[in-house]
Amino acid sequence: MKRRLERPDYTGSTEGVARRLLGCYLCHRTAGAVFRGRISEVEAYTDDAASHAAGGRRTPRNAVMFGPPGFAYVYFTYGMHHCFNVVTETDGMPGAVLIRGLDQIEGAAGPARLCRTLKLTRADNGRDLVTDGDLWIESGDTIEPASVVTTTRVGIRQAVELPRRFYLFGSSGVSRRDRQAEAALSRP
DNA sequence: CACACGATGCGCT
DNA sequence: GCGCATCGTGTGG
Repeated sequence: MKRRLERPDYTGSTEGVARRLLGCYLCHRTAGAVFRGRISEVEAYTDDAASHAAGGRRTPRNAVMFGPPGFAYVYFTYGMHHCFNVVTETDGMPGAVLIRGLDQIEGAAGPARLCRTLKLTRADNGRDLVTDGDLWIESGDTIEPASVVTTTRVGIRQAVELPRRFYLFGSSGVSRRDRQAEAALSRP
């Protein structure tokens, strides 16, 4: 049965939280409707070279990444796109999971398309997913570890080799498949 | 204060 | 596969 994710669900290892979020449901109530999609693709960012918090550098934009876990980190990029993240780790330690795709809802494959479909903008930055009345995540389907594809992150120039992207094999809510990583699923 | 560029998506080749 | 839209943000002067 479904339950709303609580603070402990977001606390600790960013990679662990990223994997845990697969199969959960991202929910946003806005304009009188509730948009709900199953999380199917995620990426983990801590203080590695590709992260907005690279080197532990704190700026006005990335500040929420350094705050307590369970908060939304939404940023604007390329002059037109929004990306939605969930803050992880513990207060004072930077970490976030970029939600890159949802299935069981149309038009939510890819982080910017996801935000457009769910009407998430920078106005949602810093909202508490644990207590907010309109933005939250629910536990969802049990995901078999064998159906999770582990591969590299998309669209970055630094730390490109780190395996910190995870997605559900066969899901329609995946922005970019990695055939090689998928092949590795069947020959571990 | 100037400027280079991005955790992207889309349309065209 | 490639170029581009379009502007907030970070860095350096």
